Amino acid sequence: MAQYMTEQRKKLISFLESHHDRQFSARDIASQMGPEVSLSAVYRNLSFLQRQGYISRTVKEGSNEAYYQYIKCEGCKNRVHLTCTKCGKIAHMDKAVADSMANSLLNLDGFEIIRPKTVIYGICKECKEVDA
Amino acid sequence: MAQYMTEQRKKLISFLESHHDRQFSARDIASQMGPEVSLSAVYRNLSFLQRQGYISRTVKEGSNEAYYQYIKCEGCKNRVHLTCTKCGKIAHMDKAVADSMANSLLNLDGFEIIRPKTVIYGICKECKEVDA
DNA sequence: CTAGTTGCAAAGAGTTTGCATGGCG
DNA sequence: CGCCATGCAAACTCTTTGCAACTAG
Repeated sequence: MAQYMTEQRKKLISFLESHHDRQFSARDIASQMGPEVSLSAVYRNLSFLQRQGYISRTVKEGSNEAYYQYIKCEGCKNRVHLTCTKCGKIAHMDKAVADSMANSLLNLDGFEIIRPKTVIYGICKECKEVDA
Repeated sequence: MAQYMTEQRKKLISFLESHHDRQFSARDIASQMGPEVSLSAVYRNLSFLQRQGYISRTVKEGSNEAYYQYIKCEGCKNRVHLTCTKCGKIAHMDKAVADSMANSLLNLDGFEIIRPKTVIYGICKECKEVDA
C-alpha cells in the first residue's frame, strides 16, 4: 500500500500522468527523472503503481522491454483496451462494440467478460500505414 | 535462406503442433524436448518458426517471459481465445462474434486485430454457476 | 561437399533484491 | 521516532551470440 509520497514518487506520477497518451520504458522514465531518481526507485515505483492499477505494463512485439503508461484517467474505467503490438500504444474499445461482444458471448457461451482485464492485440491505424 | 529439417526442429514443431491450443515458455518447451535438444536450439528454432509465421510469441502480463503457441493449424487458426480467470479453461470465441468485433474496430479506429494473440478474460458459464 | 544447425559457455539486456542510509508522516 | 523508500551494486532471469563440431540435402 502507498504509504509515503516521496519526491521521487511524486515526480514519477506527475510525469506519467502528464503524458497519459504515451508509453515509456523504465529507462526512458529514469532519464526523464534526472539523476535525483535512481533506476531502482523507478522500477520499484512503477511496480507499485501497477499493483495499484494506476499504470499498465506492456511488452512490445520483438522486444523484451516493458513499457508503462498511465491509465487512471477518467474514461479508462471499465473499458476494454486495444494494444498495438508494433508501437505499444493503447486505446479504448468503443463502448458499443464492447457491449455487443459482451452480450454475444454471454448469450452464446455464458461467458462473462471482465473488461478491464481484457486486452485486444493488433495493429493500429498509424502502424499499418507505415507498413504499407 | 534455405532450411534443414533437423531432428530437433522436427521434434519442436511436432510438440507445438500437437498442443496448438496451449502456450509454452521456452523453458517449458526445452524441458519437454529432453536433453537431446539444447536451450539454444529451442530459442533459435522458436525464433525461426516465428519469422516463418508458424508460431506466435507473446509476453504474458506480469511476466518477462515470452510464451509461444503454434498458430498454423486448421481449427485454431485465426480464433480469438476466451480464458476463464477462475478455472483457467480456454475456449474459442464464436467466429461470427469475432468477425463482427474485428469489423467494427477496423471501421471505427482502423485497428486490425491479431486474433491468435488476443485473449478475452472473464468467467466461464460453469464457474459462474458455482459462484451463484 | 557446404551451408544451415547444434551445444556449450559466455555475454547481454532488463529487472529485481540485500543492505545500510535517508526521509515522510 | 518508526517505517517506508532510496541508492548502489550485486544477483537473477530470460535471451542472444561466438565458435567449433556436426549434419541434412
